[in-house]
Amino acid sequence: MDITPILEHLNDAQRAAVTAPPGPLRVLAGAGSGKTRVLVQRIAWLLTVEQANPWSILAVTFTNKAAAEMRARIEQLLEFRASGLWIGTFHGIAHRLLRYHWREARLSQHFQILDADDQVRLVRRVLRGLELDEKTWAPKQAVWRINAWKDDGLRAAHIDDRDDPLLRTHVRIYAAYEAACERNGVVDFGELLLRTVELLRDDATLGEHYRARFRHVLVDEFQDTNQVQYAFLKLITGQRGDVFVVGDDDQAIYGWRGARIENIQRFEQDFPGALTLRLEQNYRSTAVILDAANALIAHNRGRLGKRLWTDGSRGEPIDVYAAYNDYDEARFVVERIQRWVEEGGRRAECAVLYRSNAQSRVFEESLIAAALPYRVYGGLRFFERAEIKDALAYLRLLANRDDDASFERVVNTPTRGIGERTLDELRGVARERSVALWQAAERLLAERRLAARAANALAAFLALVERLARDTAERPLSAVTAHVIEHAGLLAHVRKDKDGKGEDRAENLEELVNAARAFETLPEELEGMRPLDAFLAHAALEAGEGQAEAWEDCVQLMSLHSAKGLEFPQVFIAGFEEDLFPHYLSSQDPEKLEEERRLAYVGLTRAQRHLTLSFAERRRLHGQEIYPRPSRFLREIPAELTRDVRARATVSRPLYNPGPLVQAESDTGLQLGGRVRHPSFGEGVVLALEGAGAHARVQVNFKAAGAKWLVAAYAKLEKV
DNA sequence: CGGCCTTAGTTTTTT
DNA sequence: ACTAAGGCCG
Repeated sequence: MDITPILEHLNDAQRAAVTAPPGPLRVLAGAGSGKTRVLVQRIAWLLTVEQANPWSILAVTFTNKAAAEMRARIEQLLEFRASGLWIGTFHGIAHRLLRYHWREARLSQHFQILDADDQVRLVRRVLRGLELDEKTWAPKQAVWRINAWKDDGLRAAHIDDRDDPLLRTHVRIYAAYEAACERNGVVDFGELLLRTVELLRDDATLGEHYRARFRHVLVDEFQDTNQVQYAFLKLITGQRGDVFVVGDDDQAIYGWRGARIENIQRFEQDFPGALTLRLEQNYRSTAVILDAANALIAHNRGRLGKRLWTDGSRGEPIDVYAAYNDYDEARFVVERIQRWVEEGGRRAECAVLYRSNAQSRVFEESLIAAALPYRVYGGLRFFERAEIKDALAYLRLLANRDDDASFERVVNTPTRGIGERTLDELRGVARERSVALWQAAERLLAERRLAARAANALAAFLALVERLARDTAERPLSAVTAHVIEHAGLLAHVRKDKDGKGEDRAENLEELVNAARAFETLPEELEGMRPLDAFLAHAALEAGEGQAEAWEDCVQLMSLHSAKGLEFPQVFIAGFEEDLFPHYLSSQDPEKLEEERRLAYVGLTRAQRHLTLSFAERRRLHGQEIYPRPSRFLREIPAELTRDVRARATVSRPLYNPGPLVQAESDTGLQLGGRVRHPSFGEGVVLALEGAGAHARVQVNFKAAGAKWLVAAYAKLEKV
């Protein structure tokens, strides 16, 4: 057999990983070191050389995108459909197992998945049920806690709350919430994982079955695994299994959501005989950028250790721009992007990265003013839109009348005269008799305990749902969806919405019908499920793209977190200021500070060719003018790798980097503050210098004409 | 029931 | 400063 394609284009370290003998292996893959290639070729190696059965391979990622990419690349490499292989996200795989084994997992057959938004709503209901004040017991806080416990594999019953009243209440909320989920036949994201772990741990037969089956387990982004995910991996591999984990401790940026960097750090202790390989050759960035990233991350302690290198070019220095304020910062970045585009670059090759999403606004304004199309990542996803969630809630009620979250969502959407009073009544009855809202409604109506108006409205709603169910039985999913949207009155409801978004919303609803069509024939891994259940699970597990028009050539705006895994020729990282980056909520705790530094490391290593960092000397924050200090991270980048760019001569604050200022690298022969003469504008003073070579620009304050930006090469300035 | 006003919070995000 | 969400009133 010809195995050349599998070993082609691999460096020594990559080849060692791909061809390693079965057994626990940890691959420390630096940014841009070809980790996806290694994962893909490893799978190909297992399938061909090791003659592994596709059936025996399980590859786990964190995002749907990563899973899809891996599958596509395997199919491309091996030229066949990668069927039989299990490739998916932790949640997708857990979901699949729970659908197969819903009985053993003690779930209802048509259990539904709660997304983050549904979860908060449900917790809010639970709080009311416990008669806890929402002011004191913020639902979001409680959700945060519950999720953190689930991430750690803890049930309410496991938590020791002896001496802490606050904790005790949260545990009570957790227990009540667990019960509510149970009654409603819903599971949240954390539950998918926790339930699966319990299933594999407590059901010896099933555990043994899957351990025997998945002889080869591969994990991407291993540094981001939380405790439950780690427990899942241990359960599925056993002690001596073939586990191939790829990750980078220096890119662990999700500690705040339960990820345990220790998982990658102590891999060798948990999997005896484990080997470690390092991928340190980088194929993405210039040497300057890598040197900067290496120097920065060297300030962290307890690293597994790794040093990126390249045999590519050294590259240009990193520009550091000290902006006068946040608007000036945006102006500068946008001008640079414009110049890049004028020189033939694509807008989509430019990324503006920031620590917090609020920073995007100023950039958006500047980009609009400059008529540059852009795309902001991380907005509302398709399946998270209110009108879509309303439609899905109807569908969920069709699938499962006990789904209280959905019931509450649409019982009065569109408004049909069912108010808070009626609902309170319903909730009370549901609680007393431990039944779902749907049954509570039926009983209240049967017992005639409601005022006539409310009773009519409620009866109309129940009848509507029953009618929808009857009229759509046996029809294809897209027809069901279209029917529900139309006859529940959602389309009309959305159209009369007056903020001008009505038509957009109607279009989204139509798009939902198209999305449903894709589930009329189920992919093999979902075989046996009802199309409706599969569609609803998909909506929860894969919320869709944030923002449309991915294909248009536009400037990319995103948080540093969302930039992980991506690369761009031109990267701008804005807001290198103390309290913003590192964020003030993280700068006190050394562990959190290190995570911030890793975030900076992730940011720097996104850049392929050119990197520009900026900070503002003033910034508007929460309506207040603040005077931030440059970020400590700037000081951790060796000065010889950077080049200060200053737009103004009036910078008054101390430099971020002590020592001699490398003045705005200029081959124009001009000096800040120097006097010059222009053929038509006359005499003036140099205010600013920017860029170099053919693109060097200079700002001059002319006595007569005022301040002007000139391209040095054309301006014919002479020194006075 | 819906519109308006007050009030509180304001890091990062996937599933 | 801005926004989102809850409370209150018509």
